[in-house]
Amino acid sequence: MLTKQQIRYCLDKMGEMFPNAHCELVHRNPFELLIAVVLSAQCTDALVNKVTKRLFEKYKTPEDYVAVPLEELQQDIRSIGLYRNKAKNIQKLCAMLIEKYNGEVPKDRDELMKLPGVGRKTANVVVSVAFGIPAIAVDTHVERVSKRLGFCRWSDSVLEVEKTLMKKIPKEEWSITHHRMIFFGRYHCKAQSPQCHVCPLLDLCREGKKRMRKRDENSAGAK
DNA sequence: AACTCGGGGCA
DNA sequence: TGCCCAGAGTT
Repeated sequence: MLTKQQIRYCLDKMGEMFPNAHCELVHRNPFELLIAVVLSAQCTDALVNKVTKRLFEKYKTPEDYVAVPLEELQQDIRSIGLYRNKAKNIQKLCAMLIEKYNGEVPKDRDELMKLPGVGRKTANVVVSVAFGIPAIAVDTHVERVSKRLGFCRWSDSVLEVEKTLMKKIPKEEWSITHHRMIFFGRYHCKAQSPQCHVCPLLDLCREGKKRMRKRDENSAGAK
């Protein structure tokens, strides 16, 4: 496991690599963000943005989503994977917002997680991006990068990864941190092809050094 | 902890 | 055409 100082160094480097790291989902208010993040599960942000661009012209409020037949909403988001379930969840979610939350998006993470289709990752993104509440949303990028670099243990569950990161990173940096780590994971420390050979963090990265050793052995064996 | 739910993008 | 993308809910 890396020390707090080493982790800080890593995060600073990620900030230099991705100075414009931010939430890529299109949204103009907390409600639109919530819808966009629910849609983004198991799906790329680019694809979600394509759909929400049209979607948000047609649907402005929770009432708008429950006013149409389920089949119509499903058709409107059809180009997204898992669209049948997501459409159902969104209608149920909107009904709950109207009934229990006065049509507003709750600012509390645990309240958000009671909504269908909203898990811990989604709830953390919403509170941090929409309401500026410090939170670290652990998606597959954050988890993979944390484990490779040694921010946490390999055996940590998603929840344990989040707890460990919160312990090791100053609270006021949680939100920017998860955006940096997501960009770093998506564009550099990729799942199948991490760019270890040009990585400024290689010296600190146990997994990266292991991979580079393996690569050297393979190229030597090939000769 | 393992499984299921999927269409879009790319090679 | 087949692989990669990337969470929530259930058992």
